[in-house]
Amino acid sequence: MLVATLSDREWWPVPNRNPLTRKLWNFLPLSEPDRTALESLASKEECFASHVDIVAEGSVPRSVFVLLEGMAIRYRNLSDGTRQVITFLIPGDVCDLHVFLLKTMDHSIGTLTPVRIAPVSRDGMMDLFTCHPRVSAALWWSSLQEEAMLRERIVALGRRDARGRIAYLLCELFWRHRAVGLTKGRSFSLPLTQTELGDALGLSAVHVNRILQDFRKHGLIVMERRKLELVSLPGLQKIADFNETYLHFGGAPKELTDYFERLESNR
Amino acid sequence: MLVATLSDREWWPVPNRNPLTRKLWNFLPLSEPDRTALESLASKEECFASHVDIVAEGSVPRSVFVLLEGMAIRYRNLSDGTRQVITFLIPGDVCDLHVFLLKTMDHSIGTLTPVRIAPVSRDGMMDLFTCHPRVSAALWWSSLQEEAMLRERIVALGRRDARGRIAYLLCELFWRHRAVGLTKGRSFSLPLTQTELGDALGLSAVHVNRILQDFRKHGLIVMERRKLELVSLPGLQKIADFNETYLHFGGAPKELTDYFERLESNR
DNA sequence: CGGGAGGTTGAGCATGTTCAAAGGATGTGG
DNA sequence: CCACATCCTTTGAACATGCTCAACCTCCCG
Repeated sequence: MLVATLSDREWWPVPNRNPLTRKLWNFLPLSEPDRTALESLASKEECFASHVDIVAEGSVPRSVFVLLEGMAIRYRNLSDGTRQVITFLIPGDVCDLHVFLLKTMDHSIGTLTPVRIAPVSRDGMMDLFTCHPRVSAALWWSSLQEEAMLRERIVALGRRDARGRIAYLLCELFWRHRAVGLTKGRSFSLPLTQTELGDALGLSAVHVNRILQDFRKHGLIVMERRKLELVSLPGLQKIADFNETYLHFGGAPKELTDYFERLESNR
Repeated sequence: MLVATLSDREWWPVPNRNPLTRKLWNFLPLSEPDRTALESLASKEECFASHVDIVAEGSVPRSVFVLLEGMAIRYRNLSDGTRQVITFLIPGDVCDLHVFLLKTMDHSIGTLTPVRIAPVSRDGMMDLFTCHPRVSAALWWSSLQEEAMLRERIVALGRRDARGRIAYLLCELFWRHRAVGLTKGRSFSLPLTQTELGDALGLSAVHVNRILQDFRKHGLIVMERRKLELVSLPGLQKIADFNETYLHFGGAPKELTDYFERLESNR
């Protein structure tokens, strides 16, 4: 079934300019004005070097931003010197949609590679919410997806063994990259060290290493030069007891698309 | 410092009728009309027995609801027969604020005790969002808090040992109960079995048992008849490396309260 | 080339699991 | 009001998964 999905239906012909547009399209098709509005958010750009904090724990939340290129993490440092990676951020991810409601950040956001982001002003955001209901629905969907990913991580950490955790994470990252058009066949760029994987999964780097070796030996994956190929996605998904439902790529419920169509024909 | 907080400042004199009002008040004081509007949501009520599903994984999301009384969990069943408890729901918790954007539930919600909920119609929700900006801000805050709790659980599962995890969970539950006025001194009602604690923390019931015994032996907690007393909150917080910042009980940022005051004086 | 970060290896060890059985508590029906 | 069933807690002992530590290797990149 999965293999069929991958080969049968080629990806929608959405231009690749903006990964956020690409991602939201998975949920809801956007009109031309919607798309223009969304993409004009990314008019300004900022760059960060590799392994640098974009947002620091304890700081006052800054503006919303969209990750355009590169990879980043949300993480927490613990008092014993270890750290926990909470989330991986990939292109198209929106950070902290409504974070102006909070006084301080309870975690940091740091880069893993050089990163390009588009800061979004609060006014820009407000405009989107008031004038572009499809876009705002899609943005809320995206934040629900993020929350679902947090829940899934909890399940992985609580109930899966080391092999299951690693397999799960590789699958999730694959599907997410695919959703923004950043996969080529079964491969995508994954610039993570084994330590970083371990920090995300509650495993030691040594153990991550051994299990990745095992996956390679069994022909499940190929990793070279920061590229990952999932030779057998079904195999990995089986190891992880992975079910991509939680990513909610199935599109918007009919109710909602109907609603928007009525809304738009009434204009 | 913590002890001081607990003893110095007695809790706001908010009537206890509705735990949701109580909780939101921690973030933002509400006007009388705001409060009335919020509490009129709970006009209808539904009851559920103990150990019953309110919402099942795979089902179509039903309406939003507020938990009024009792305790429930979000959880996932895995294919190997185990389950992971993702979140504990206590009175005042709002379920699935914007879940109408999704096609299917990716987890279940089940009761741990008999439970009373107030289903909220979508119109009721919409009314709140359009006519009561303070309430909607507070509801969004509450959903941010939930997300922060998910992140904290990830940190606990990824980086804390069994003692740390259990201590962390007890502290979190204490603070949350306190925020809705359901603590008495250092005690609150906690109708959880050790198996349920284990399912939330990725530990076996046996091990949970041994650690709870250890906590009791060291005079950190007293548990009897489903009541938990945190004899030494500081002690537990130290074991867990717990910092309640992530619960964001500090109130709304000044920017926001200013904004609302301007808004309201302009009327 | 040389330095440094990341990857690989082995061996001993620790934390927490599993399994099985027994001891309370609670609640229900006779 | 007792007897019984059930669920929860407690205990012990063997076991397993994954950690730590320390050393070595390899590939980049300057």
